[in-house]
Amino acid sequence: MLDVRFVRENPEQVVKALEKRNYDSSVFDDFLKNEKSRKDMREEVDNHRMKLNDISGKIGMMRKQGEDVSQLLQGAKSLSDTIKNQETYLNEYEVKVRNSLLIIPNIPHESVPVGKDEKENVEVRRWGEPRQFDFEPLNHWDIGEMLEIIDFERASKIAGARFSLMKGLGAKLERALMNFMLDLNVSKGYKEVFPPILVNRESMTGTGQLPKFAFELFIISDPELYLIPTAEVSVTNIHRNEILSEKELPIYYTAYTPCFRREAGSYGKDVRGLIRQHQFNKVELVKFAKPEDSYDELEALTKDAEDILQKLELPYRVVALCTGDLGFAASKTYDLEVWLPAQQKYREISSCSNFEDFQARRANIRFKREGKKGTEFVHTLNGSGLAIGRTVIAILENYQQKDGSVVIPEVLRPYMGVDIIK
RNA sequence: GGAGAGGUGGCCGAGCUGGUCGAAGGCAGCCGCCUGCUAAGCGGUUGUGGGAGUAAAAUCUCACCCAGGGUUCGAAUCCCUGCCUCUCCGCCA
Repeated sequence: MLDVRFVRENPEQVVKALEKRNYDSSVFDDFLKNEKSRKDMREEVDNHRMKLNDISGKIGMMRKQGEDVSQLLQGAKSLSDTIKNQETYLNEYEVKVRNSLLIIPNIPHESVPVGKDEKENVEVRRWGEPRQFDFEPLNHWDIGEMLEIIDFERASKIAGARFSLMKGLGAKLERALMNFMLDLNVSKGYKEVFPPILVNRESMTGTGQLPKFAFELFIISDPELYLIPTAEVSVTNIHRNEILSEKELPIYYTAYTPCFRREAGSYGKDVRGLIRQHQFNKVELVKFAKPEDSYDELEALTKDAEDILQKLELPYRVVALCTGDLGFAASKTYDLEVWLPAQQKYREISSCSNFEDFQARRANIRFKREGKKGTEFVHTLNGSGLAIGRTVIAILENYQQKDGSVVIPEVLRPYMGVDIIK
């Protein structure tokens, strides 16, 4: 959420940002109109309130001295009615203003490349050389089925399309990756947490999934709860409605959680294999930082995610998302894309973003500077470190052998207990 | 699921037969005094958000005693709803 005052005072900047994101700026016109009404009405109500408080005080004093108050009472009554009446309008304006504010996206950072869609994302760097195969590399789903470590058919019997059943060493690989990543992240100073997977509406609003992206969520209606699409939601909301002290910042968390996504609007996309599932595992990195540090923290967080790929010896590249591809809440995002030999493509395996104070304002996460009055919003960041399912894909495809077996990356062997799946 | 108790400022804790309560008192914190150090002691001070105001302050003002409604001229105090916490019983991984 943007700062009301900022939006009110810098409308042209906001419009410009919306245009860069290919957003329709009509929401914005409504906002300005309602915000003006809201502000005027607020002032009027406040003034009337002051008068009423004054009269009420007098009534109290006079009563105590046994004086007649019927005259004052009459005036107070009508003033009170006026206020009540105005407050219903004020309420409407406030709701409208908040509602339009909640669906206005974040303003991209000045360093974000301007572009229309993902085609105009900018490659920042590459790591590792794609392996040269002396045979035709197979898709991960073929490898998985041949090795009997992934069973798509039974998964669809149990739950439906876009689910998977991991078996034997496949299941163990999933678990090994979670443990490996968590251990590595913890060794870098991230605090491990294991949060709720079902969250309430306030949490979903806090990180920006609601109200705009309800169609992407699995929703439970009684009681009203939402399955998280990413641990970002649970973990960022740990500090919702809190005032942190300056000295406890920055805060680093890492969490493993399952994630749930409707994948509405992605019909026909990546229907085969593990790429796009309704349920998948992910290890997440989340940071709370002071505003002046947040972009350094973004670079560091991205490096931490990259380090996982490097230790697994998987070739990847880093891409800076352009304004047209940038997520709703993000100010800046780097995607990590891992090389998939069967597709001959780099595919997203991690997304690292700085949200600046966009989420913090929605979720009301503030901090207090030492010796200073008042509070400021923190900056929130997060990134996958990493998506487990997609890491499984990358390992199966990049480490496959001619005989159909898959070699286990060095760093995972202590977690797997074997060095090859065959 | 059944029966009770409760949610007040950084913490503890009064107030809850409606008015002078943003809220006693204590602790903690900050500033100053005093004491050759420390402790004790003394005086002062300390929340959040919005608006007006200022070069910036000062200052003025509205709101906030879990949340949302209601009664009333006026609510931390009365009524309703929701959420959460605790105790007992039942049930359960």
